[in-house]
Amino acid sequence: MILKEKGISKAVISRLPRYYRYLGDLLDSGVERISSGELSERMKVTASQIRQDLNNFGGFGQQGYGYNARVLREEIGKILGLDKVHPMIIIGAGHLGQALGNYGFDKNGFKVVGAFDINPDLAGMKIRDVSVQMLDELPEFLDQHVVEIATLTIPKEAAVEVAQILVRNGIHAIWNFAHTDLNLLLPEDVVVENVHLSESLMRLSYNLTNIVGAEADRKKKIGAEKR
Amino acid sequence: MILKEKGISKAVISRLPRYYRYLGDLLDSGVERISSGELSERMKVTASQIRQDLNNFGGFGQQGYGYNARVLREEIGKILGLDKVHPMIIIGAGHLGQALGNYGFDKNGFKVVGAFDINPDLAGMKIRDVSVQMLDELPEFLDQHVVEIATLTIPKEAAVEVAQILVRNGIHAIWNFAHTDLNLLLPEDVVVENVHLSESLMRLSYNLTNIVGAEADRKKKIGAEKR
DNA sequence: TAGATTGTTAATCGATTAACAATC
DNA sequence: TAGATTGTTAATCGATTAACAATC
Repeated sequence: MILKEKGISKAVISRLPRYYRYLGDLLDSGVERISSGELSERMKVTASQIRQDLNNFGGFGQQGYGYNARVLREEIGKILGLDKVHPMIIIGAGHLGQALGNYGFDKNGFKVVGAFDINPDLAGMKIRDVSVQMLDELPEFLDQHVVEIATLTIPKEAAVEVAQILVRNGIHAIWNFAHTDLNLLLPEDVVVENVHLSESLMRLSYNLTNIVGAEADRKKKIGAEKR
Repeated sequence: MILKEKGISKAVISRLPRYYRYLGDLLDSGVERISSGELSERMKVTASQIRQDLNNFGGFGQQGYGYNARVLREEIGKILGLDKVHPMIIIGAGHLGQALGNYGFDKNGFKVVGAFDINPDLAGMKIRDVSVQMLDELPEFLDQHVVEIATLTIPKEAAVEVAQILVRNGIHAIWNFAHTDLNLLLPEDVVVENVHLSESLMRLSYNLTNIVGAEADRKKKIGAEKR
């Protein structure tokens, strides 16, 4: 039972939220039944991959029919842990911390229950219905509240130290926006999801330079040849 | 020349920004020379992968010596297009749009030159040194300014329509934070980098549930057996 | 020169796709 | 039942790792 879902590749896991989203969109547009073939067309992936991915977790479909979108979405939700509420705190109440606090992850069960910063000017500021506390109140807060996830929106210089405080006080999941790879520094039973926005922007820049740019060069060249 | 950098896999590209970051950190700590072996230890990847990745773009190292960190960083920067300034606009001046506008991507050459929203209350609001304009001023703005990248921080309902306006007005690169896969809907010469924050959070939730949770269960069970 | 480390070819591994029997 | 579509095994493809000759 415990090992049931072991050995599932990262690639598969990272596709699950996308399936979840597409199934939600389908339900919103009134579709209750979907085959791997239809879904594959919408998502631009192979039907084979969809069936392989899902069958890592169980047979959710029915031969000759396809999948019930509502049931499948719910099952994927359970696999992802979205059937539970996950209390979350935000460390770093700057612009990005505020943005995430206001984002509306609540509907997926991620509930912001606290926010912290070292800047005294921010003390008491409201993000939705939580007020920003000073960072030195963090250990006591963690002692008195159930918190599963800590979101780190602080500069990289502070990230490692704060992460260690979090781990010492029982946090096992960190959503890290600092420019450092926290997973390499923390114990194995702490899961870290890094979101490196500047690296995302660099990938876009690469594609812009090497795909769009190259295409523009090519057209220019063809134009020159025609002259 | 144009096809020189063709056929490089996405996996390789997405590792380049991380190399770039590690090389920057190394330089900051005074390291000027690095071998693939040393770098592989720090980054927890194989030295083989580092050498393979880099050799897609050229031989930046020297046998018996390793790599000059400064030169290598600069070369990767060029590959990623970071040696150029990329004018950028932000569509959607809510919390997330403001956060991104204030983030400080400038140092990598991503310069925010405009911000737009449909909410009249936000008109004239300053994000750093640009003021928020109304969305209907967008086409004229794009006609009069050079803009390479559009950041989309708007609800998914509006994203497709706005993306089409952008493309019609000459935008070829979209950094998309809306919950929809714009790349599937736009022409092939438009590059899209999707950042789906809620999907990132779901991956964290999966790992929390299935790794940390499973580990806790295991410990509990062992404890029970001992009794 | 000897030692170190690259660049690159070859081997392995894992992920994706294809095919099809099972079955609703 | 016949048609459709899954679940699953087998084949292919691509990415990662290992090995080593080239060379600084």
